[in-house]
Amino acid sequence: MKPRPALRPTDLLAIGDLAARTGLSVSAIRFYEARGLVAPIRNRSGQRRFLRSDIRRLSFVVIAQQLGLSIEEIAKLLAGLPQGRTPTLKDWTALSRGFRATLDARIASLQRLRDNLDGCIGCGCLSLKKCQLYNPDDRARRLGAGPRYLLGDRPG
Amino acid sequence: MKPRPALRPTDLLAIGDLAARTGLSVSAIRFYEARGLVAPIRNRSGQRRFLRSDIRRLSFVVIAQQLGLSIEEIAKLLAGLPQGRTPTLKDWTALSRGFRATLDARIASLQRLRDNLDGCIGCGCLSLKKCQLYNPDDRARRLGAGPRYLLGDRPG
DNA sequence: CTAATTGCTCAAGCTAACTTGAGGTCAAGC
DNA sequence: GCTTGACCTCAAGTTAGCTTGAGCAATTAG
Repeated sequence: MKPRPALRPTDLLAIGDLAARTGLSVSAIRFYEARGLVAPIRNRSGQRRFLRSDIRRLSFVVIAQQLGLSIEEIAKLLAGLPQGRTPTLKDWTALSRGFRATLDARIASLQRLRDNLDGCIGCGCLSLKKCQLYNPDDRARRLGAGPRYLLGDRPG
Repeated sequence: MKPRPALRPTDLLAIGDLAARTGLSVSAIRFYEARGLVAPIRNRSGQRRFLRSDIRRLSFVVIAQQLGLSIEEIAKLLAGLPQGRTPTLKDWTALSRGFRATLDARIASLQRLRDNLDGCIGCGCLSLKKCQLYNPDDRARRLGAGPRYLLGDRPG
């Protein structure tokens, strides 16, 4: 990677700067903007300018995605942060509290799965419907992947 | 759901029976066959006939998917089971041992994330690259979702 | 000042994991 | 023995999440 030139004089970042800082691609950032995850301002010639705090915002996006949250879900979480101004520590802490609940639920769900796995795999239950692992309350899954009908997304 | 007629005389299941037992759609099962997750035999008129043990096989597929494994990854896991004959308890237990390792890793990763979240969200690290949460060793994510480049899937 | 970067928009392409539809065969119940 | 529902194949469509490419404007390094 060739080093980026020194930052622009202002406190604002060009999209390439933000990409370099987050490791995301420029196109991914533009895509995230279209989905409402970031809302850069434009300079007079139309180029995007991001707040430094958007670095953290996008980092959060990446982490939440690894957890299996969809972009839409992440957008809802991020809606708890202020638009336009740099979020305070307090803002982020509030966000992370809700996020932590999601995390806790997911961890608990996986532990339940682990603890039941041997029994279930080896047990006599021939049907998912009787199985303890059926229809787990872990709903953090991404829509569009996996057998949707089974997972409660029945068509109209 | 209208009740299915009594099972065919043999011990084999028609695709609709299997769908009813697993909650999967018929098309999903056909799709899984195409990807090598099940290998039904055909009767003389070309219809698929499944072993009863395929119910369990597909249940495993569903559970593994919720964990974030891709179909290809699941296929590799299932390759540990015998083809054609009904897997024994021993076969399944061996499979579940490997699977359990995946589970344990994933749980540990999430716990790490949870334990670092407050600190990280509120901390002064402005770059993912310095962040403890950057590039976690949790690679169970589905390819195709999320910023691929960031996650180590750089193009040729 | 000029060439190389970087940026912009918009449309199209791509992968995973399925679903839907067309067009046709089979088989199970009355 | 006929009709109705279950199957079959194959092609095309769908959603999420990006990437790629074309065509053009604005910066910036030298």
